[in-house]
Amino acid sequence: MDRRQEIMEAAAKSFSLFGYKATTMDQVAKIANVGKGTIYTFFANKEELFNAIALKMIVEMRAASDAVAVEGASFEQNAHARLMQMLKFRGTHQLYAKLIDEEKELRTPAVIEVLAQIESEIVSYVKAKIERAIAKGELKPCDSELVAFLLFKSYLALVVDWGKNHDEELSEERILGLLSGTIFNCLLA
Amino acid sequence: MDRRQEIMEAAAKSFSLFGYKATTMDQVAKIANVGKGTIYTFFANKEELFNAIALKMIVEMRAASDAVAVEGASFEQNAHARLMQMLKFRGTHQLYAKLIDEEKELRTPAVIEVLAQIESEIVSYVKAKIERAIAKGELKPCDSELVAFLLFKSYLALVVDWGKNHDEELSEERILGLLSGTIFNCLLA
DNA sequence: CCATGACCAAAATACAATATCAGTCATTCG
DNA sequence: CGAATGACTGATATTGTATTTTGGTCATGG
Repeated sequence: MDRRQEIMEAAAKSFSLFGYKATTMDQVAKIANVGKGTIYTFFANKEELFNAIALKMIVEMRAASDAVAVEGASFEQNAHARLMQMLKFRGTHQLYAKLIDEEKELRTPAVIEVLAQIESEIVSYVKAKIERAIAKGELKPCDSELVAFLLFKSYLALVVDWGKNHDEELSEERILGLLSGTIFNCLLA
Repeated sequence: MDRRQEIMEAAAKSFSLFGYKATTMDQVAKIANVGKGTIYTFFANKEELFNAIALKMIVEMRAASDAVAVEGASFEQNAHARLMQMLKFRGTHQLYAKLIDEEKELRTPAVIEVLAQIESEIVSYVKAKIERAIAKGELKPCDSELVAFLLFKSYLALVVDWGKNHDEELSEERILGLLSGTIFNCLLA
């Protein structure tokens, strides 16, 4: 059986359960049923193994995002569905949730880096979607990088930050209602 | 001379220079030229002294914000000028900058609390301005709390967060250009 | 020839001794 | 007499050190 695959799965399991800092290479080796040295024939070090896992998660997120997009639906509908889906990963996906926790509690540099990477990935993903919509004539030309950034940060604030200072989280309808009436509306061609 | 005033000034100076955690009550007493016990006749404890200082800073921020608002100018112009002004405080105002640093580095609970309080103050300030503009018929009715929150978070993201992942900060014109074309535009009556 | 786990230096942790600090209160001073 | 004071105290933080853990290597054996 594919040793590289086994190691990846073992690492993903351990990172999800204990976080980056608290999983040891010995532990990964044990779970994967390989000698520790074997890991280093596939991954240069712990951080590269971690990056490989993170990359796999990004691919999963993109797939989950694609799964909620509807061919032919408006930019607004799809962008909303996609961003909500990706933001839901924060609470849903065990590894993602664990990493967010570790970033807050331990400040592990490798974790901070990976999470920043994921966010930047999302923004450039949104940016690509905006550019496609502009090309199609659905949206009017704009600074796509900046708009993607603003859109992502807005969703992040509404979905994540709002709950920190208010007792009840914002409903998806209320979020869509607000952004539909403000940002989305103004982007239309 | 007013002992309470002297203590406040001494504390403000020390908090600005060394942060909350690193300033001792002995130090404040020394700077204020009073015995340590005297501080406790005016303030119940270190945290209440800190809160008093924070309150003073909020008043200062409000004044600075009012100073850049122009009577008779549009909501967009004044809201932009006010929010930019308040956000500039983060780098400008010695105490504010120190506290932001301390929140990031030390995670001091009292500091986290105060900074959250300040942000919530700004949001409710913006909210009041929105409601006034609606009453005047300049803006169309909307969920003022939510819009104020979104507006503040958008500015925060553009002014503060953008710089973290990109080499050059966003110019004020670019920020205004983006938000004028999106959020502000859609709020108009 | 590749997988392995004993091995190593470096980093983290645990712990104890020491120092610092917020807050009190008996005393002092005006 | 009442407000100001600073020595005092228990709790918390810091420092220094002994011990353990861990990422990464490499000589060995299957």
